This record gives sequence, C-alpha cells and structure tokens, in this order.
Amino acid sequence: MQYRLAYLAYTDVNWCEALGTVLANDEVINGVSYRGGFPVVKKQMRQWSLRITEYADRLLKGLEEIDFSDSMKEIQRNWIGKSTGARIDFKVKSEKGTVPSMTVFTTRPDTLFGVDFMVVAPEHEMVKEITSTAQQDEVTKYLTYVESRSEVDRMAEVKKITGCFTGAYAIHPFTHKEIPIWTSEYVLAGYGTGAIMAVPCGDERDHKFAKFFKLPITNIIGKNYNGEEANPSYDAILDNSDFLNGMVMRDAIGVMADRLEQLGIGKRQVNYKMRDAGWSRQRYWGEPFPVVFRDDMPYAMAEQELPLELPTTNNFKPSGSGEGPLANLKDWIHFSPGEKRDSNTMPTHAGAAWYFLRYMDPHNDKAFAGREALDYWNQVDIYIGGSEHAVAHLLYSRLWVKVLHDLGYLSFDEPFKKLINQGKITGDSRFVYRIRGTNQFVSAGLRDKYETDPLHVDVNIVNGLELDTDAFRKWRPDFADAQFVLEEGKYLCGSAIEKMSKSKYNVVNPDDIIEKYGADTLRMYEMFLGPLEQSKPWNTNGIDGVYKFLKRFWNLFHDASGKFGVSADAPTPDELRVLHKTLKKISLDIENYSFNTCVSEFMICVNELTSLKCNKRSILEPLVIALAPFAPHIAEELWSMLGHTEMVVGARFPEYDERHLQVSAHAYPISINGKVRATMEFALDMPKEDIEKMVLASEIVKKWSEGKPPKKVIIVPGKIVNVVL
RNA sequence: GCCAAAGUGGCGGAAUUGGUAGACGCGCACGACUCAAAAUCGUGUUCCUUCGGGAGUGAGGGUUCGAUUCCCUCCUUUGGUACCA
Repeated sequence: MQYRLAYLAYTDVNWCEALGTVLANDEVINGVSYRGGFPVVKKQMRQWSLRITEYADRLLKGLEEIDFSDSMKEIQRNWIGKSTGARIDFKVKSEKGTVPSMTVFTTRPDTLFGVDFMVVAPEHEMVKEITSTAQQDEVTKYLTYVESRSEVDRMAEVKKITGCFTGAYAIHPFTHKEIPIWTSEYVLAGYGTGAIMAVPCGDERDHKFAKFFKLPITNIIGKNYNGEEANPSYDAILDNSDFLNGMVMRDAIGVMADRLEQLGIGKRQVNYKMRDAGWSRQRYWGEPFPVVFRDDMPYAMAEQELPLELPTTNNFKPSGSGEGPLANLKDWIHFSPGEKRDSNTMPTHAGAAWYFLRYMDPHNDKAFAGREALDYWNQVDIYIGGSEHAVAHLLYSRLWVKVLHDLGYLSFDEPFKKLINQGKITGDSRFVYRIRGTNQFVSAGLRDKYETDPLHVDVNIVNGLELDTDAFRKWRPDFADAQFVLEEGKYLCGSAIEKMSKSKYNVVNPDDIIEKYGADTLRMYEMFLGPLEQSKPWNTNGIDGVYKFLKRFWNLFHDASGKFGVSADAPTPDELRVLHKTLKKISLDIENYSFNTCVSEFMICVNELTSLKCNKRSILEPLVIALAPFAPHIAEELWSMLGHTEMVVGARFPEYDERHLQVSAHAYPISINGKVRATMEFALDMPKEDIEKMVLASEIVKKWSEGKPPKKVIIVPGKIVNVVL
C-alpha cells in the first residue's frame, strides 16, 4: 500500500444470489452455477488489486535472461500483450449532450480515415448516457443479455455477432463526419479505453460486424481491399485519407500520431493487455489482508503487529452478502471501536509466489528469511511445473520477487533460473447432463433432446460409463433428490480426457499400485510412460514390464535358488561394453531429462547381462549406483547386500569410459534410390572410393541397376550408402 | 475466438546433427516347464502381397540423393484464457 502496489477498486465478480456466494469462472456453466444450476450475474465489489501492470515492461524484459521454453515465454509475452499506438479523442453528439467526448485506443492511427463506426463496451458508463430515446428499449434489452454472459463466453463465441446502435454519433476529428456509435460485447471494458474506432476494411472483427449489420465500408487501401475480407496489412498505400494519401501505412502511423499530438486530440500510448491482478477472494483459506479500515479508509497495519493470522472458526459458509466467511466473525472484524478488518483473503497465488524463499530459512522469527540464507540459496535452479501455470502463478511469482528485490530484500530479481514444463497426467473424466433449471439428469445418449449443462461426476461412482445412481444421490447434498432419464434402463455418462484434477473428480489414487508393486515400480513406471514434457493419460497397462525388469535386475545378484552372490572375476570386454554403453546413455539422458529412455536402456542392459550370465561385482556395482535415482529402495537394499555400510545415495555416480565402446566397423545400409536393399560391413577407416567400388560390385546393386551405370553414389562415413540409379 | 503444445503399429512410446522408422515395454499368438494353472523362459508380431515386391510417422503439397526430423496449407486432440489450485 505504501508503495501503491496494492489498491482498492470496484471490479466485476460472478455473483450467485441463490448460493449467496461469489463463483470462479469455471464454477459457472452457461450462465448458471455449477452447484444447483442457479442464475449467476456480474456484480461490482470493492476488492484489492495488485498493480502488476506497473511491472509489465520489466516482466517482459526479464524473459530474456531466464531459461524458460520459447513457448512459455511466448505465452507470457502475449499475456502481457504490449502494444504501441495512440489514444484519440472524438467529440460526441447525443440527445442529452452530457458526454462531450469519447476516447479510443488504437494501434493503427494511420487508418483514422477508414473509420465507419465506433463501438463501446456494453459495461462502459457512457452507454447509458448517450443512448437516444428511440434506441432505449433495444439497448436495455441488449445490456440484459450481455450481463448473463461470462467473459469467457464472450471471447469464445466470436463468430456470434451481437450489438446494438446507441443512437449517438461521434464526430470525425478531420472530416467532421458523423460516425454512429454502437455497443457490442466484442469490445471488452477492461482493455484499452473500453471503446474502439472500427475500421472494417483493415480489421477482421470490425469487418464481420459491418457485414452482419450491413454498415457501409470505406476503402482506404484501394485494390488491397477486395470487399470480402479485411486486410490488416501495414504495407498498403493509403487512399481516401486526406493528408495521408499515397503514404505507406507503416510510415503513416507516426505522421498521424504527430498530427494528433499537435492538435491536442490524441497522444501516443503504450498499452498492455495484462490487467492488474484481482487479489481479493471471498473464501476462508487464504492470507487475511494486514490492513485496518478507519472511516472506510484502509491503513496498513504496523510492522510490529504482523503477522495477521487467519482466525480459527468452524463456520466456513459464505456470509450471504457477497462477503467471505470471515465476515461472520464479528469480533474479529470489529476488533476495536471504530476499526474494522477486511473480510477478504488472498488467493493461493499469494503464498505460491514466494514460499520457496521461506524454505531457505524456515525457522527465522525476525524476517521471512535472513539475507545470508537468501544469498546462499539464491534463485531456484530448476523449477519443474506444468504449463497451466504459465500466466498466473509464474507471473505473480516473478512480480513478487521483483518487488522484494526493489525493496532491497533480495539480490536477484527473477525467482526461477530454469523452468521445465512436465506434462500433465491426464484423467478420464465422466459427465452427467443436467436439464437446465431442474435437478433432472439425462443419460448421455439422449441429451440432445433437452437443453442440458454438463457436470463432472466422480469417476469412482461410475462403472465404465454407467453411473451408480444411488451413489450419485449420496455423493452431494444438492443431488439427494436427483431424477434420472435413463436409456435402456441405465444412466450412461459422457467422457473426456482432461487433466487430472480434484475439481474434475477424475483423480486416481496410486496407493493401490504401491501396495501391489511397490513404490520403486510406480516411480519407474511413471518415468517410463513417456517424455517428461508430454501429457499422457493415466493407464497402468504397461506396469508389469517395469515390475519384471526390477525382478530381473534383482536376479542378476541372486542364483536360481534365490541366494545372494556376486563373482569377483575380472569382466570380459563384452560385459564392459554393456556396462559403459548403459552408463553413457543414462548420463546423457539424465542431463536431457529424458527419463523414459533411461528406463529402456536399463532394460536393454539387464537383458544383455542376463544372456551373458554376468554376476560380476565390477559390472553390477556401478549399475546399482546408476539405478539408485530411479529405484531407490531396491538400489539401497542391493548396495547394503554388496557389503556397503554407507548409503548408495552418497556414492559417486560412475563415469563411462569411451575406450570400452570403440568399434572398428559399421554395417552400412545399402540403399538404392533411397530404399534400403541390403547391409554391408566396412571398416570405419576404409576410404570412400574403396567402399564405392565394393558396393557397385555387389550382387544387390547389379540386380537393381541391370547393368546401367549409377547416376550418383552418396557415401556418408559411419552412416549410410545411397546409390542413385 | 485468441495464445501454446502434441499427432508414429492393437496400446505407451524410440529414432541425440536430415541418414536402416517402429528400440524398450504392454498386449496378442505359438512353444517349453506343469496333472493343470499361475509364475518363469524362448520364438514371432506395422499393413498389404500374386512372396518379386509395394505402401507407411494426422491429411495434402514442397525442398533434398535421402524427410518422423526442414518449409507451406489444412484437420484433430490437449492446456491456458485472469476467482479451480
């Protein structure tokens, strides 16, 4: 607060009157609440916001120095959404005349002469003030419709074009033409100025809008506009544009901006798509705000009064007024006469943004962490996390660390040096279909006959696709008197592969697998499933393979009767080759976080050592160390059986030795016109000319060439031979 | 819609720099052991085929002696989309 990083503002929330609570966007489906199916409307509430926009530019620049994937950086760049352009003021002509002007933001001031209409966000205050008597009914109807739609709906259904003329006009600053002002949900109140100038010949959305409502379209780019599709080019030559005529659009942007600034009717501006972060939640679990209100003005609590802890209660229900559960604790809220606490709590993002700093010095009772510890541990070296955190958590955490850096608490200003996005384990979700406005559920095959909203249902009360309807009624109180429309006597659920998540009720608990196969098998199987970065559905079909591998590895150390015993004999070159090939592959793959191929390599190694009947200590001992990160329990057990008293986790990782891997010859695939027809073995140091002679003399080439000389012979040493006929 | 990622046998996946597509595992088939089963071991397993060969990495095109890999267009699936955490 002292640094103007946190401020109070009125922002929109999803308000459900029937539940008496505020809902998250994903708790709202088609304008009704997930629980109960009650109507949800937008409501303004006074909430805390964090001024993350003030850091937009630094968050953008900071991306250059951290090791995140390109796609992750791209997502953050787009989210921050820096765009340069200009604000332009238009005079407004309306019946009441109370609104003298409107301001729009545009990245394309060069297209100012192509403006055919203006669009104002439905939430914009001026809509009510400029609407003419003739248009009043229609506008009111439209605003009611918009209120029922979530922002996600509005962005998702861009193809659905809606809007309404307000009856007012803007005056073009140069031509003084009257431009109709419309309102439409495709203009978002939260971005820019909440109003745009529409240039249909250059902007796809404006173009579709103009076509839909049959508005005239001014062409300012000559033959570069075909009348069918908008052309967002920067390179076209301007036409119908007064003093900009003949200029390339790219150059005209600056010329127009200069002119607007000279005339005082516009200004260059950098705009960010990113909005300030809404930081209030009407929930119990979360950090309470360390502020006190006196005469409705917030004051930060004194440092010696901190931390403000979450009060204990058994009443987690919402207050009913839109405030969170803390509002029920009257003694806590009104803790002293004339003073009042905030009933909101912070989102989970708050703690997630900086908890790792506390981990560096968890017992410190003077500060969140001592400077010495912070400097010692420094940034997080590798952060493995899902890409779903790309824009929320990861940006908040970066913001938080920058703020703490600016306040002098940290020597670094980026929290994570390197980020790896592990894939999500996806689950197989099940859905039931609630008939809109009822507590009646229709089986998946019949849902097209009704207007329904899909709801997630716990996979544990569904057998295959068939819902256990009794269990469903018991599952949650609001379903106790649910009615079902069955097909062939059964209730069948819909299904989808989605990320595994509590909120989607598709979580599978791994305890049963650990019970049956052990934690080592589960751990290795998860690695074996596929690349770390890739999402994959949870499926235990292949787990037997990993289990068998661990048994076979164990068997290398045991004789047929199960008695432990390793040989002290010297290893053969074959055995050494197997060991060092494995060590090399494992070492390189660990560096690349390619754990699935490590597991494959271990399997190959065990297969080969089993057929070599190798039980030599000099081969097996290094393998136990290499296996330890993958199957720690078995590795520790074998390590101790090998006579060690220290733990294997402390052992030095074995290094591979290229000397055991050298080969002198390569089996060259002989391809003819790109198709492999045979293989021939040649020494690696054999000159190309000799290889060519021998290949051309071979039976297989003679067969395909039918005596004709080849057009070309390509020899890649150590790789392949290709004969082009 | 927008932003991002991914599409390879019946299934999970491999192919590190453009160089033998399908490693490794599951599943399946057959065989050994067994009274039998389980477990274990062995062999085979991309598809089509007139058994010569042909096709083949989501679809279509391109570059190249050679493309899962590079380029263009399209399709599908998944994640995010600001109060799920």
